[in-house]
Amino acid sequence: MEQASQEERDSSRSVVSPAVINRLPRYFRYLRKLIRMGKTRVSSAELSQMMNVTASQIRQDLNCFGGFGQQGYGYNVNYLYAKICEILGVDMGFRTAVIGAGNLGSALVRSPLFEKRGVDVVAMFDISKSIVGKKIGNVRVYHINDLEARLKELSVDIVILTMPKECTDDIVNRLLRTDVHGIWNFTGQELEPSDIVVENIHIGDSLMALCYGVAQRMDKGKEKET
Amino acid sequence: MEQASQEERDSSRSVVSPAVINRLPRYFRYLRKLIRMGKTRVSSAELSQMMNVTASQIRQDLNCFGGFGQQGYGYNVNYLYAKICEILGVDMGFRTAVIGAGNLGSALVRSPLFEKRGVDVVAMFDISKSIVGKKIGNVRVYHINDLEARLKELSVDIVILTMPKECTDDIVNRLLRTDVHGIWNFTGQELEPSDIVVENIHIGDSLMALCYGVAQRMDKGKEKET
DNA sequence: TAGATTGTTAATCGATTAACAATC
DNA sequence: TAGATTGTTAATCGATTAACAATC
Repeated sequence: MEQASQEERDSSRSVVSPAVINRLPRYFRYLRKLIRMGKTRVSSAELSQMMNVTASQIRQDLNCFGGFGQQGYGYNVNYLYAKICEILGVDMGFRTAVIGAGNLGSALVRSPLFEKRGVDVVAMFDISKSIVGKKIGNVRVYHINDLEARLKELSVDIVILTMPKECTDDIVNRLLRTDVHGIWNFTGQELEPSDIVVENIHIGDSLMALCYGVAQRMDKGKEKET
Repeated sequence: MEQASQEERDSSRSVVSPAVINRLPRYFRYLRKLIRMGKTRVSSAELSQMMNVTASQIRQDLNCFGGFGQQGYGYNVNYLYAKICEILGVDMGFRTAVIGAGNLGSALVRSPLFEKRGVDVVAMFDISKSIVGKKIGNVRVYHINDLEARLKELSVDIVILTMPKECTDDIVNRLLRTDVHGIWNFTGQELEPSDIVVENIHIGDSLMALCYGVAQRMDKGKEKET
C-alpha cells in the first residue's frame, strides 16, 4: 500500500509508454481466462508461461500502475483483473455509436466485443433509406443527418467509423464539434486528430504481414529442394 | 545495382526485424496513394511528412531489402511499389479460404481486402446445412467435413479462422496435416504454431487501448474543472 | 523462520534518429 | 559542376531482461 500510494499521484500518471498500454488488453484477456478456469492466484512466472513473455516484463508492466501483487504470494487474480479493468476504463460505462451500417458495421454490432468490455452500443447511423429506422442486432439505425442531435441525446463517448473512406473528413469534422472523445477508425483513411483520441485499424496490414511470412516460408522450402 | 546484389544473397535474408516488416504494409498503402495521385517520384523527406515518421526511418527500413532509391533523385514511386509488392508476396497469387461463414467471415469475404493485395478467396467452410452449397459474395460455401479435400483441390495457401473459439484446436490440428502455410486467426484463441505462420487478430485489444486513451482524456478534463 | 515471489534497480539489447560521405 | 538525396555508420534513445534486495 505504501508504495502504491507513492505511485498514485494524479490519475493521469507520468505517461505510461504505449508499448505497455498495448499489452494491457492482453493481460485482460488472460486474466479472464484464469477466472474462467477458477484460478484465484497467479505468479508472474506462471502467467509468463501462459502468455509467452518474460515474468520480468509482466512485473515491470504492472508496476507502471502500482503494486498489485504481494511478495511471496503472487497476484490475486480477481483483484488484478479488477485493477486492469479500472485502468482500461471497462467500468466507465462508455457509450458508442457506429457510423455505417454495412457489412462491417453490422458484423461489429452483432459481435460480443463490446459487452465483454463494458461498452454499450447505443446507435448506428447510415444514409440509406432502406436501413434507417430498422434495427441491427438490437441497435437502432438513425439517419446520418441526425448525427449530432442523437450523439448528444444518447451521450455517446466513442464513435466507430465503418462508412466509406470518402466520407471520413466530412464526418470527422462534424465529430470534432461534438462531445465525442474517441474514434475507432476502420475507414482506412488514417487520422491523427488532436482533440479526439484515435485508433486506426488497418486489418489488411496484418494480412500482408502474414503473406510476407508465408512467402518467406515457401522460399525456404524451395531452397531445400535444390 | 552493385549494392543491391550485395544485399541479394539468399532471398530469405538475414532476418529483417518484425518492427520493419510490420511497417511495410503501411508503405504499401501510401505508395498506392501516391500512384493514385499521379506522383512518379518521392523523396524520403516527402514521404516522411505524409506518413508522420522520420525520413531516416524510411531509408533505414527500405535498405533492409536493398537500395531502391537513387541519390539526388529519391525513389521512383512505381518501382518502389513494385518492390514492396514483391517483398510482401502480393504477386505470388496466394489463395485463401475462410472457415466460418458467420457475420465476420461474410463481411471479410465481401470486403476489398483481398483483391487489393493479390489474394484470391477460393472457398468458405461452415457446418450449417442452411449455408453450405450457397455463395457469399461470389465464394462457394463448402461443408467443413470436406475441408482437407477442398483445400488440396483448390491449392489453398492461407486459411482464415472466423469460426467459434471452441473449434480452434480441432481445426488447427487438421490444418497442420495439410499444405496450408498461413493462418489468419480471428478466433480469439491465441495460436503460435510451429509449422504454419500465424497472425492472431484481437481487434478488441485496439478498442481497449482506445478506451484507455479516452479514460485518460476524461480524467484530465475533470482535473481542470476543480 | 524459511521459502517464495514481488518490486525495482542495473545491464543488455534493439530500434530509432542523426549525421555525413558517397553519388546520382 | 553544384545540388539533392540516398545509403550507411555512429550516437541516442527506449524497451526488455536479468538480478537481487525487500518483504510477505
